[in-house]
Amino acid sequence: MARLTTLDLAAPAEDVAPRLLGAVLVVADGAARRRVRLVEVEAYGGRRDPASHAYRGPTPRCAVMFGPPGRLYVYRSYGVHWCANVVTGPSGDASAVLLRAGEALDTRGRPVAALRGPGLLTRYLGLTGSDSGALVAGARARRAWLLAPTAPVDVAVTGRVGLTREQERPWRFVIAGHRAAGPGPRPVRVAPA
DNA sequence: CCAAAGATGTTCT
DNA sequence: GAACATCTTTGGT
Repeated sequence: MARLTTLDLAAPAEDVAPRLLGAVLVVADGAARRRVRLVEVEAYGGRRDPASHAYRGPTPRCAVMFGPPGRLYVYRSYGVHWCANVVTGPSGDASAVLLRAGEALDTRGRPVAALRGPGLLTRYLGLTGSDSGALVAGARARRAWLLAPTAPVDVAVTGRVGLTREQERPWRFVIAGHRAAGPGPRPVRVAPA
């Protein structure tokens, strides 16, 4: 399996996020592999972003966001669900991209199920808080790998979901024709393939 | 179809 | 004590 990616994860989250659409996240599940093609993501701007967990500085939960890019940040949402991010930007920037929805892929890369919402997506991949900090890019990735998109996709943008602050910031990115369940305006197409 | 309620870890006030 | 980057179940229209 290819373990390299052409994605530049050291760029700001709002630049990385649309480039993650169509990327495939692979997670080892024993001898098997879980594969999800990302169809909806959201950017969080760390210290620059009042809606980010990292806005007020590092805590035990979000400390991994302040490290180098290319690692997972997995947190517990509403005490119930796990939600996964990919850390982006240079060390100390604490920006990250939340994985909101995807398509489960079979071993031949064909879509077999829609994974709507960050909690369901993360649960399908089997990721929990113990995976927070795991590398997903580069030769040292061990359990999870992020594979760059193999084809251009149609990207749409809206405000983010479930926030009480900065909801209007247009940092939610969706492959045209897809979206997670839940509230929010319809995406507006911004970039043809 | 849509709205409301409930579960409950981490962080903040 | 309250808010929160969520989802499921239940009950209404």
